[in-house]
Amino acid sequence: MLKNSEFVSKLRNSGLRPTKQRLKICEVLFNRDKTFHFTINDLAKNISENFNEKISLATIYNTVHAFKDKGYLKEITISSDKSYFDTNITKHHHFYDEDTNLLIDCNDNEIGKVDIKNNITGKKIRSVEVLVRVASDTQNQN
Amino acid sequence: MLKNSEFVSKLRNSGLRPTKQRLKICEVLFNRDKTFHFTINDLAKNISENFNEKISLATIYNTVHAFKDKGYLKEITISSDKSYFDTNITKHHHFYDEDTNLLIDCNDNEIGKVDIKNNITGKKIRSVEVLVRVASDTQNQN
DNA sequence: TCAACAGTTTAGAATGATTATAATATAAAT
DNA sequence: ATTTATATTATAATCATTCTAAACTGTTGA
Repeated sequence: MLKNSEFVSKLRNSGLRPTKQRLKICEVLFNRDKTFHFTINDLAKNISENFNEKISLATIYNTVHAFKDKGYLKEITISSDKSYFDTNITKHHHFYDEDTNLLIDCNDNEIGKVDIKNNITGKKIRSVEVLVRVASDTQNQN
Repeated sequence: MLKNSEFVSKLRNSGLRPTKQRLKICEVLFNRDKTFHFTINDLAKNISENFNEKISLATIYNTVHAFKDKGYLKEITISSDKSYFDTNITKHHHFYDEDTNLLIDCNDNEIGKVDIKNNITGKKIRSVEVLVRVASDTQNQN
């Protein structure tokens, strides 16, 4: 659990002014014990339901993108119409439960290191992401 | 290289009528030596530039989705605004070159088998996909 | 062969998520 | 305090995708 003043310096250190709205969003996103996976829509709903003050949707978009650009959030794209953000910015992989539409973080107990034997010549690896889609046995495979 | 009559039976076998438009799209997608990675936009452009007859954009969307549902295409989502389709429907992974926006298929020489040690209880694994993002050394990491 | 039907295509309208705009408000610097 | 740069906001604009409903086509079987 982080304090408000810690968010203020976090924002200042990355050249973002600590506005009321950004601090509120920090609180919602980062004042948690566990990682948080959310869509823009989830976040907007969370804020409007749990707080009196409303934050404009444009600001929510701007802030989430600013946080992503500053490296405070990772984006995980499941399909063309489902994009999640993740407060866990360490290197890790995901399970995606197609029954519940929930993302689940993996750690090294679950997925071993990916063995990349040959990279493209002259290129540097920026990221390696594994997505394991799961569903209950009864559902149709596609 | 497949023949027109082979596309006709392919379509019939999966309950799709072999219409002029679908056969044209088959020809563009599957009459190739190498796998083809494309966006809907790429495909529409390809058809309008290389053929006299034009196919409505709605038909292109419908057909690509029908082919995907029937298992003739795989969809690979790179980010919320970039979705590719792949004519290679075998299990395989991808490099994504951020400089050129090009997808490159991997085979077992490039990425070893992903070691999944523990799956979610009661769930079945539907797919395992690795995406390796690469870029030239000089570019900013994000 | 040809009618009848179900499935398909089409142009254009509708949708919905995201981004742009430009006026107002706020934070920081002087 | 005043100024300046930045941020927020409501609303409009954009753009990819999907929907609609009318016209068209492939298939079936009499």
